[in-house]
Amino acid sequence: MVQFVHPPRDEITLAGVLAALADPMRLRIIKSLVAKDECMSCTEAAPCPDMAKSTLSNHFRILREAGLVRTSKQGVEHRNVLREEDINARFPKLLKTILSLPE
Amino acid sequence: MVQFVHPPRDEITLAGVLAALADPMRLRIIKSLVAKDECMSCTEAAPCPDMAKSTLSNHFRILREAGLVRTSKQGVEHRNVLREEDINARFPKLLKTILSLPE
DNA sequence: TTCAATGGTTCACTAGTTCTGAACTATTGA
DNA sequence: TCAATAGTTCAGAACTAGTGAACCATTGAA
Repeated sequence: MVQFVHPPRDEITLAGVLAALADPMRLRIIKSLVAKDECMSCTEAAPCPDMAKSTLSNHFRILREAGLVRTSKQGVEHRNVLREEDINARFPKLLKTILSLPE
Repeated sequence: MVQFVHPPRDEITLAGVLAALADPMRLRIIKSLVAKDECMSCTEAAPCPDMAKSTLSNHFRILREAGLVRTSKQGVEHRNVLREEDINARFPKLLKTILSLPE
């Protein structure tokens, strides 16, 4: 049984968040989550269909460990949700600002 | 003779800027430049005194290539200045937001 | 004009990270 | 029970970061 690692709010670091968002693919994943405004499975939020599963899984692990995403198991899928409140509490305006910018 | 590479404003990427700022040492360098509000030599802006010269040089190269810093030669020193206008034009509010946050 | 000091860069090495296919686990439906 | 689906883990190849050593350019002094 897989156990997911999610840092508590006060252990989310700016460096971790910026590094996680510094990858165009991961930024697109986050944008998908924001646009949908609800849980998405990993494949559903995948930035491009031809990405290797292991790569996608790795990106989600990085997003999880940075504190950007919370993953929970639901049946055969893993449901991912943006930790918007935590990020906003810890780093006000950061997410909104970055998501509003051109790439 | 060393020639510095500086991307033009419209080639500065969000991913590059975020990756450059995702390193705590580089973020501290940028904060030094903002606080001083003028040119600084590399050693002057060094985040900690015991950092290897080559490491420091490498950090400045990354900041330069990301478009965050402009370096020019002045005598024996290299003078570094934050490309605040370029960054603000390309990514409004990003710099201000990130610099206002706790690390 | 030579020599040493200063301020950085470049090179080569090591250590760590990322991407990927292959093998695996867990759940579901037939 | 078996196959399909959704992800994870592992291992190897390719890439990136940190560092000491060697180097280059400028300056100031003898």
